[in-house]
Amino acid sequence: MKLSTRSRYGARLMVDLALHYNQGPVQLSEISKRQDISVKYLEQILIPLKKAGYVVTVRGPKGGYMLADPPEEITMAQIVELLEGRRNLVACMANPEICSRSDVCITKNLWEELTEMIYEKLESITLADLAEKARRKDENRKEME
Amino acid sequence: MKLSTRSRYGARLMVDLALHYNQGPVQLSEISKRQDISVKYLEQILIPLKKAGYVVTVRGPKGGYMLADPPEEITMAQIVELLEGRRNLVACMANPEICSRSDVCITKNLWEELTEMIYEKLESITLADLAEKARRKDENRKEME
DNA sequence: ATATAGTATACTTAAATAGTATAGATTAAT
DNA sequence: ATTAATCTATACTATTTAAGTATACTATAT
Repeated sequence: MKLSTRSRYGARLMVDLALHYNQGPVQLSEISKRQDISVKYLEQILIPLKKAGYVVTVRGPKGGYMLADPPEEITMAQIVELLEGRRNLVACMANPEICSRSDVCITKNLWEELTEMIYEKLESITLADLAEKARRKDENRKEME
Repeated sequence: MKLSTRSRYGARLMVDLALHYNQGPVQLSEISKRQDISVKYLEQILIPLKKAGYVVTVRGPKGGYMLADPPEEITMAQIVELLEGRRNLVACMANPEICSRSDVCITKNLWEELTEMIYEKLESITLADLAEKARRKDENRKEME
């Protein structure tokens, strides 16, 4: 039960885009510097995000990436589900046939409940929430100086 | 974000032991048959469980494994934490030094909250709860026939 | 004694993860 | 038109982790 690097980086990437929403395309080279993630890896992560329609791109010089929708409308559940490549803690949830005891399994019930709880939480958190927190944290930091 | 087979099997194994609590040592060959998990793999999983003091063993003929404590006193949080080998969704929670932005990271906060929520839930569920559910499910199944 | 069970350690295989490399397609700016 | 900045597509590689097996013990009830 560990979050993949893809999800972690993807989350930071998307919050970065949220912080620059409505400011034109953001270049990967900038995000790479700010987030300390290689451009090449960011490109990898952006493929599914683009396919899912969460980001749009502008090609050519001065091009870059932008959120496809307002930050209020993109939840962490969408990002995590997409980048983890599944919405379950346990494979038998999606494919009951892989385990002969799926129908009687007590522990499967528990993993299902847990998964549901996790995604309920993630659905309640939007990119706008995280961007807001990031802005506040940054202000606090400046005041401290 | 996926539960390891070790945790899944470990959970089933411990519920199996809970269902036979106070009935003397349970042999791996029996558990292996009931749960359809190889004896060798069960042995692997039992090493940490024994080290942690959650099970005790009786060696020799008629030997086997038993819960060290009543099922009411063993929670799923203990089992999952032990068998996953960590109590965090994200390595920077345990080792902030691996990421330079640990102190400003907004997403880290989120992963911490999520982890806390998950383990709160797992702490609320004991082996007794699951054994009880298993007994009920089994009765229902019999009535259906 | 002996067979039954757990113990310890090490090995093997397969899959997933995390990333890099290379070559190409678009397009704004000149 | 050319160029340089950017994204795109595909494929490769190395590392780690997961999952499971094998071999050789040790303890003990009968």
